[in-house]
Amino acid sequence: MNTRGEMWQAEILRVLNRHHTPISAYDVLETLRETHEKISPPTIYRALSALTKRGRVHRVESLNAFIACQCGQHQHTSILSICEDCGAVEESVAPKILKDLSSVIGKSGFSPMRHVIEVHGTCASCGSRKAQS
Amino acid sequence: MNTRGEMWQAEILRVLNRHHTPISAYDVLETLRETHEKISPPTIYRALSALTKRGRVHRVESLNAFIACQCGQHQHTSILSICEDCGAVEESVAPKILKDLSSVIGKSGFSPMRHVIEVHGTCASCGSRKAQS
DNA sequence: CGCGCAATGTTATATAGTAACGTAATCGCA
DNA sequence: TGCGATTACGTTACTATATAACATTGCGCG
Repeated sequence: MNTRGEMWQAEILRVLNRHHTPISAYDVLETLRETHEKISPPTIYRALSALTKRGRVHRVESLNAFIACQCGQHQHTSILSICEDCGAVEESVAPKILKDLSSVIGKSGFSPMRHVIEVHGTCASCGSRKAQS
Repeated sequence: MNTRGEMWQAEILRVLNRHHTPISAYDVLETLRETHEKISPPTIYRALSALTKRGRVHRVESLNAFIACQCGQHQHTSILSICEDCGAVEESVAPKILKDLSSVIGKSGFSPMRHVIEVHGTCASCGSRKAQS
């Protein structure tokens, strides 16, 4: 079957899992070039979009970067909290918010297909570190 | 005062207002080059970020593009509904959702500074057009 | 086998964004 | 008013992000 494609996905997922912060497609590319000299951008982007479609990876739109899905259940829409101090990203799942959101924007007849919810701010540990000083 | 900077902002806002869909910084650039040959990317980006900071323009993160704020009250966070068929963007304001969102992600101690909420889907008119066929 | 489709590789290029530095306008102040 | 300091703005060049387009490979199937 499509062993090659799946192989890239696995490799990329491994790279992403080594980080706790989102990394760019080109960071992935550079990392993989250490072991696979001839890999090129389209390969990375194809694998990343397959992973994204399968819910294993989230694309962080506001950073143009990618992060491995951290929660057990993939394939749902996650809310991403992005700490602007340390770069850490936390995922939350909140079906109720998605429902409310759909109902608000549905009033005008809009039918939602894909939600992008990203919140920038300060995470707990960076927040307390700042409060201290 | 900084008349030049403000002039660019006004010009750019005029360009954005001529469209009902988000346009990229480089589209703005091309348009302005028709009348100002020597304008260059940093000028556009500086003006766009000033406009964004002032709430006159929204950056659509998931499209890497910009759109003029359509609602009377600027300076609040808007929910953007993006039609993938016609490209139209509709703004909604829903303080309650923002509050719920903050409370969900605040549970872990995260303190939000900036919200990005973008919903891709199909707008009312494109939806009915499709249902018809 | 060998045709045809779908996945992958490869090259090149398009699109988006910013660093760095020079210059000009502006402000504070003697 | 003159002048140094500061900030805004212009300009060049570059870096980063993403995809189009075509070549090649491998695989299913008559």
